[in-house]
Amino acid sequence: MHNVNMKAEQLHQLIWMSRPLMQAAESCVENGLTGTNLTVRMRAVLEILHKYGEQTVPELAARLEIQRQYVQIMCNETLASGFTEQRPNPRHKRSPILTLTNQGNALIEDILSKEMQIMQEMSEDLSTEDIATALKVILSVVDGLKKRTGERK
Amino acid sequence: MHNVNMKAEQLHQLIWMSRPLMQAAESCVENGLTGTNLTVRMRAVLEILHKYGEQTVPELAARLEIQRQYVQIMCNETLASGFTEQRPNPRHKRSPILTLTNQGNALIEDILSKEMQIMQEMSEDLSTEDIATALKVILSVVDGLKKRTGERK
DNA sequence: TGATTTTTGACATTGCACTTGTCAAAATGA
DNA sequence: TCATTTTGACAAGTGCAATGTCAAAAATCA
Repeated sequence: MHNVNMKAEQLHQLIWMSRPLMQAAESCVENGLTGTNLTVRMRAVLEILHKYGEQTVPELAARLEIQRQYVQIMCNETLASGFTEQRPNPRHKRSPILTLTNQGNALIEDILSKEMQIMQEMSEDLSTEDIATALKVILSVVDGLKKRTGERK
Repeated sequence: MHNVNMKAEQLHQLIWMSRPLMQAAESCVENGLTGTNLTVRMRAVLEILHKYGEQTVPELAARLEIQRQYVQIMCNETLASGFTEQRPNPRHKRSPILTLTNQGNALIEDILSKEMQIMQEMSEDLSTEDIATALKVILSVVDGLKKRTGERK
């Protein structure tokens, strides 16, 4: 019984660390972006294009899980800055495929490699197993929370 | 080398789960608030008062790590709804001490106990050690990220 | 085929969670 | 005592979105 409460307490604490974690992560990313002409939201577009390859705005929106109207704005910014360009979409005339320019590709690779370096530094203090465990727990919690939202009153 | 990259990759993935985690947590809390006259931000005030006891607005702001001007608004809402009340502050005439009313106390205890029940349910799938490990990793990562922000270019 | 429905980019409006700035009264510290 | 700080109140601004609407184009279906 006491054990159960301990677990619940720790889980509660863990969950509410998500905000500080997110803020710290975004600050750190933002920090790494100074000097480039990128914003955090533009970086997100480049990251997805780099990871999953060229795609349309609606595809990006689905992956980012935010409204396509807003993703459109983010993408237009990357277009205006020359980090991405449009390619005609054989499957849809009104929805061009967004692709990284050489400049955009070089930039996002540079940024990601610097970020990865920070990840490596931080992971030195932690064991492979602990990181894997933490990731597993978080995925489980996100899943559990989502399942429990909108069902009970 | 490959192992190092694995760790960094997983850490990266873990860090970027913080946003979905936070959103899921807030949705879940919001969900548990339907029917009460509380909003998520009002709940935050009651939670702090319940956990740390009566205190002034600036103290609350420091604990929540958000600007006092905004915390003032949140607190005024809890006052207007009768969940908190002001007590004269012997140490400062202009800054009354905010304290839970009986109604506010009963409400926040009810909410917190329901939330804890969800925590317990979710923790059933996870071992005590795994939860402790996850918490440790997250705290370490937040710490590491904060240290690494604002230093390197 | 033709008609209906869906997708898409563009644009406008709105909401939310804050931050920032300012003021005056009150409190604090030298 | 006088300069500085704290505080509540108020005003304005910011960034990240959601929401709504439109028209063109595309996809679906009868």
